[in-house]
Amino acid sequence: MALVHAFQAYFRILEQARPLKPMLRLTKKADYGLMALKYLAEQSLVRAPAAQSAKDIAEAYHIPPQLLAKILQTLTRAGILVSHAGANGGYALARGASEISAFEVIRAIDGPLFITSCITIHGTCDLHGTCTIKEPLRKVNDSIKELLSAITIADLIEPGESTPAAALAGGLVSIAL
Amino acid sequence: MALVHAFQAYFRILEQARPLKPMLRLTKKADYGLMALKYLAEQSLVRAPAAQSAKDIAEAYHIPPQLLAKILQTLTRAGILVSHAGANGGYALARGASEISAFEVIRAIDGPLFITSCITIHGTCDLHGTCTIKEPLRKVNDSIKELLSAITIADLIEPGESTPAAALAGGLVSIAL
DNA sequence: CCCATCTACGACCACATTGGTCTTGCTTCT
DNA sequence: AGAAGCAAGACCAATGTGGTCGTAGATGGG
Repeated sequence: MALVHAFQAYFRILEQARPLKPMLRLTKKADYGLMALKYLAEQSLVRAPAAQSAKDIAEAYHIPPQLLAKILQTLTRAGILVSHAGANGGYALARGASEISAFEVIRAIDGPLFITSCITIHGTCDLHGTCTIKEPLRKVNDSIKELLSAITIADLIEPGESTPAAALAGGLVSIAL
Repeated sequence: MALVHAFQAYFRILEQARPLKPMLRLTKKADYGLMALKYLAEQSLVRAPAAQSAKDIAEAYHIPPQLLAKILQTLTRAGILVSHAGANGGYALARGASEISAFEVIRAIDGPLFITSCITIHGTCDLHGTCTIKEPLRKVNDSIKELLSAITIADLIEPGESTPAAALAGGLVSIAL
């Protein structure tokens, strides 16, 4: 037991030493958002779909309540959640958990998905038109998009540790390079 | 048709108003690195594989020479390039263009690839162990990794605009969710 | 043998984004 | 009426990114 703590401390030091440069990572906000949605999906299964307050969800995961509140507001604006103000108010999924894709959520929170700074909304390149790699990377971009679109909130809820049926149900996603 | 233009104009306004928040994007440095590698690969086809100086490459693409220099140094340290100091020196690919994957390059420049802040080097979650979505996202992470690993510098060199054979040669990459 | 050229490396800086807090106001249930 | 809860905006510290500068060391040519 003491050993476990020693290791954890060690890792914490490691992480502080090298703050873990983040390549291709999605923001913590998106993480929080996905976690909250998963929580809401789970809750709606157990009891009657009563709205959950931002504070409750925040406490369940030990994330800053005010921050989560803002995230949930964003998701509400995006039509992914429905909110209800007042006492006993809170948030609930606007649709079924299997109707909400991870891509939708991430896009709502973090903005449009572009793997390279080369690709903008209208597909032009800001590098004086001299960028030559945008076409290949665009394909990667689309593939990742497809990948994330295929995952729903329902897929996040998995009974065991070793992700079983739900994953296979989605089957294989073939992606053309 | 007029409608199309109206939409495009609308999007342009949107983009200026919101400077295009970058979700899941790789850094400009990685972009530059890939471009430089592509350039080197092309040059080694045309003439004898003479080394190209950082300045030459930088000029070809209008990117800051000093910045590119540092990127190329990084790639050299990673064993992707070989350098030769002195007059007529420069950089050359350490291996064949088809032996260098985009993943390798990006990883060398931007650091380890983790889609979520949940997943760290040692696979633990920094969210007090309360994070429940890391397992599903880990799969997405691996898929993207696989995707990028399947693309080589050689694939970036494509004759026409409409990416042809090389892409198909790679075939379809099947990714299990 | 010396100089121009080129890599190597670290310090430094401006700027944008991220994560997070605070305040204020509005809605709704009891 | 008042507490519980959402909505929204201003604000702030920390960090990462893109980029510059200066210096030191290697190397080939005249």
